[in-house]
Amino acid sequence: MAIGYYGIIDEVRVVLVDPEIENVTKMVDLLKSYDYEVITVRTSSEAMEMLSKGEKKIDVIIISVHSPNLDSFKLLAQDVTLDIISLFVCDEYNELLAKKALKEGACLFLQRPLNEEIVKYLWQFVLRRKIEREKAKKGSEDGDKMIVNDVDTHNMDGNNEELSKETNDVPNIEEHRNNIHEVEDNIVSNEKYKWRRKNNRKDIKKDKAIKQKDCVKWTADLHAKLMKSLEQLGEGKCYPKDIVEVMDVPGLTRMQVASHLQKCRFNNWRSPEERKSSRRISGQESLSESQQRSSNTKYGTMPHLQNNIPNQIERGLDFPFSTPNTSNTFARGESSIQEKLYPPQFQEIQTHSGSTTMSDAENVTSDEVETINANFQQHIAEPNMSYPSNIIATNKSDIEGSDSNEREDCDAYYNFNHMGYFFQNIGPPGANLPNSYDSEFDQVYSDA
DNA sequence: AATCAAATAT
DNA sequence: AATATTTGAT
Repeated sequence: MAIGYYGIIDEVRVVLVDPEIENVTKMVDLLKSYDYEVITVRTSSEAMEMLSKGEKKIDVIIISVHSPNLDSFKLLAQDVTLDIISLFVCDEYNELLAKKALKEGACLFLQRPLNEEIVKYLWQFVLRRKIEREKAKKGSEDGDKMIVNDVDTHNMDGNNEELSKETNDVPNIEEHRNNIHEVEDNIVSNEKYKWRRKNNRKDIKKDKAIKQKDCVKWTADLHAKLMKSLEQLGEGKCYPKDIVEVMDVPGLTRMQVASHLQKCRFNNWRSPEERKSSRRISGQESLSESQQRSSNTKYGTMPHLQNNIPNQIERGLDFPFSTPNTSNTFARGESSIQEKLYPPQFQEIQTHSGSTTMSDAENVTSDEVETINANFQQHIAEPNMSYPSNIIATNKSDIEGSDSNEREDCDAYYNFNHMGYFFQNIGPPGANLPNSYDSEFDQVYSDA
């Protein structure tokens, strides 16, 4: 068509969400005639799935539903999070619905059939947003505070903001969005940017288009959610892909989860809170060392052994999986890998000087001990209780009445007695739950 | 072909 | 230091 957008901005990617094939064909033709890149999906959930993979940079989403349902709005929320321009297209015009859509971040609520002019000039939304971002970026460059209020702030989450004041955990969604803005800024500044990461890594460096992709801030909260998901998935099935699904955090990608998981597995993650008390920990070479030690990669599911593990754990040194020929079964991976198995949780068992802060001690009543034991997972998910290790240690010390300095043996006993089930299926790294209560176990094993 | 986990880069 | 990206498996 005569008036496309080429030459004005680079490639505009449009996702069309529409279950009705006729509409889709028409729309695709129309969009393509104006040089948009079009991706079609049938449902909102499909779209969401695609978005969470985050593999493609999407500029616009046209949510074309016949009667907007919950999913459409869920998708909209995700779009907002990812800062994607969203259009609602509906068979009938409903003012209330329109209002709701706009309130939740849609750019337009339109009625079918779609006015061609809108399609024709759709790119202007994209450009406009880019310009705004650029402005915002300039504004925030001198202040190190990083001003967030660029672009249209669709305030879909007033709740979150309130929440963030209570707990000092910044809602991850917000965080995520901010970062995305930054990223987009970078992209904007290089219009010629092309998605060619596969071709040449150096090119990307030169391009400086994507210096840093959206950076998820792993708050204690988000981490807790991860841990919860892990439990939900079960010991054997903790693969990033599934985790992402279960967590259902808009915008969170598999890669990000994997990356975080990696950190957790090697017990190298500290929550922001914990980080603040930046205590030095002596034996920190362990990351590289443990990684070397475990250079034989094995994936696979956990053995589904439920008995007799706690005993071994209690010993703390002999790992259950080092015993061959149990009835261990692996959903993935060979069966001959027993010798190669290694225990991620325990790789990090280098001697640490106990660095766990016991600051939350007073918050936990001994009544809660049972609750925690009975329902550990819930407590993990509890924002205020992001440190199960602390909690448990605390309770134990309540019970034992021991001083916090010389309690390591007892702690070990206590912890494993009550949480042994958590470890009963220790197996290959891929499937293991990361150790969420790291420091405590460091303590536990420190005398080994 | 997908996606894991290690290794490396930012 | 924390997270993302790349690389090399499976």
